[in-house]
Amino acid sequence: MKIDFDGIQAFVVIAELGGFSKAAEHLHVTQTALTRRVQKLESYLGLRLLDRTTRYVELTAVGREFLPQAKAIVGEMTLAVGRLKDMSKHARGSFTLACVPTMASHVLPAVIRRYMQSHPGNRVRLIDTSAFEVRDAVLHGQAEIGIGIPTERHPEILETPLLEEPLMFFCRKEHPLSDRTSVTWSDMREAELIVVSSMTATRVFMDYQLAKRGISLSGAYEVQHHATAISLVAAGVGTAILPASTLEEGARPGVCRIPLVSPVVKRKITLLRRKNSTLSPAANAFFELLRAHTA
Amino acid sequence: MKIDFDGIQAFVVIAELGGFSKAAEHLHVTQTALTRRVQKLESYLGLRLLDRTTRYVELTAVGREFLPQAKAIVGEMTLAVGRLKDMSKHARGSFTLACVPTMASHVLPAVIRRYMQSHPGNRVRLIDTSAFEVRDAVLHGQAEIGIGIPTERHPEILETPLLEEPLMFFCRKEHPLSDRTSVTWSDMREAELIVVSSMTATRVFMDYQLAKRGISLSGAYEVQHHATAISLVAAGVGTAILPASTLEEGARPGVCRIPLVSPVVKRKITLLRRKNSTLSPAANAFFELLRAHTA
DNA sequence: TCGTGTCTATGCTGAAATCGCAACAAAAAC
DNA sequence: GTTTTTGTTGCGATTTCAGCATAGACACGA
Repeated sequence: MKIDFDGIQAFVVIAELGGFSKAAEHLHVTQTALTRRVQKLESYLGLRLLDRTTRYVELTAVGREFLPQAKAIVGEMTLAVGRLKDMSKHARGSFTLACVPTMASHVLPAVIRRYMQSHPGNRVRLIDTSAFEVRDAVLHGQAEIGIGIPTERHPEILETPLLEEPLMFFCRKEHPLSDRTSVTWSDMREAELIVVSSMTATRVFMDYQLAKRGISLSGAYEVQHHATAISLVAAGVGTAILPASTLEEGARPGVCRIPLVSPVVKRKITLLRRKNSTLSPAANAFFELLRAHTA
Repeated sequence: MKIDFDGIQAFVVIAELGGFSKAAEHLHVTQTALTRRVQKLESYLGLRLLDRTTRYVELTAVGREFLPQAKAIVGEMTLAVGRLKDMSKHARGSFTLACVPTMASHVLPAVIRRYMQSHPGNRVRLIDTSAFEVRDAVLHGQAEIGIGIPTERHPEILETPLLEEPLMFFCRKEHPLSDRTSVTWSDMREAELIVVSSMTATRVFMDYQLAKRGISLSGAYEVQHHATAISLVAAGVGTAILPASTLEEGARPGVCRIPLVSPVVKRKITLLRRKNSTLSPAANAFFELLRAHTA
């Protein structure tokens, strides 16, 4: 009942090269082996595929009919298996990475650039979305790796700390606090904050610190993305508390980035993957690169 | 270097049924065997295809990518091999038969009808052409079986006698010879013969007998097919010498069929096939039926 | 006509793959 | 905590497979 792939492969190569001996050489086995394989296949099928004398090897009518199919199947199979071996040997292939937007524009570009140099041809599908959805994407297998922040524990998720970055205060240089070398959470009472969606982890951190000090939000602006918040700050609409990596110092003229202390709140960036799941070689290579880059 | 079809098949079935045990039952092996097959395949490829705990079996990213290809290949293979086994077990399949026109309209229809009853679904491709081309078609593999007449010996052709039939004289009932119970070759001197192409074997027989008696052809009509000759006879254009089976007695009102004697010349019908070539089961079944029918 | 070279087939032997049983281990369900 | 379910492993037995040496068939050239 088992299907004899070797036999069929032998049949194909013999038919194409027109002889057992030539085919044997091509397959790196002895001619004896091929004779046996074909005999076994034919006796299993109950019909002859090759009419052979010592002089000629020739397809039977059935063999002629079967050859194209056999050739196609053997070809596809060889190709598919070859691709898999290639994936394993050279970490070739594509994978999907889910990532929070700040990281996607901060450290990730450099890592991806290095990855593309060391693994040319590999494609990275990038899902940049909120920390919660990063976690879901990893959990449901849409992404092999996630870069996000620590969330609710889940038994299926494995977290590896990547790096930490402090929340900082952003304002225009005309702002009263702009000349300080550091500001405190209590200073925020006066700050006209532009806040990001409560779906983001940054907001959760911020709300906790503000609430502890009895500060309620006076700002009317709530935006989805950190980048939008920065633009509003630059436009003079207000100020914002955002992760340090949102904007490099001096990247935008007129906007100041000031350390936020008492306490210094750090946002932890972690690398997520499913527990008990094996990464594809391509993803694994990226995983290692990322850890090396941030270590 | 050898491709492990069993392993891939195991992978596919496990992935589809979602478990080793279920797959084992489906494949009629123990679950142990499947564990081993998958382990072997994975170690050969150098990557994991299935993440498995005792509770869940789940595809890895690579496995998810490979599954559709694997499924397609295994499916095609199973189907193709199944067809071959079916061909061998039930003599199913199609084949090509080359046949001279007279036989194609004489005995063949009955045989084909019986063949279609005993082997429903099988298709017969029929090449009806001259005896020489029948021989060529068999020789070059365009047809597996040929029905024709003995021709020049060829070491690659195997001939089996099928039946013999006498040449007869055909004329309209107004013809002077029409009331005879038999006519001789010498009578042909007066006969205004319509002849068939010198490419046909009938013509060769006829020419030989006529030449022996110093009779030269007076007829102006030379046609390609026996059926045309008969039509011309029916139309009163002339008479003809043709194989008996060209027209059953009384099949056409107004046309008489008279035995041609001194001597009675018989056309031998033989069954042709290539020596050292194996017939497909479908062709072989037809071959046997034909022999039984004419024995 | 008789070698002679070139093929495929076969007898035999040893090695390797494969399988199944039974025991084991891990994880969920009760 | 115990039971059930399910994949893994150790081990022995069987089957399969490859390779060597050689036989046998056929074509070609002398």
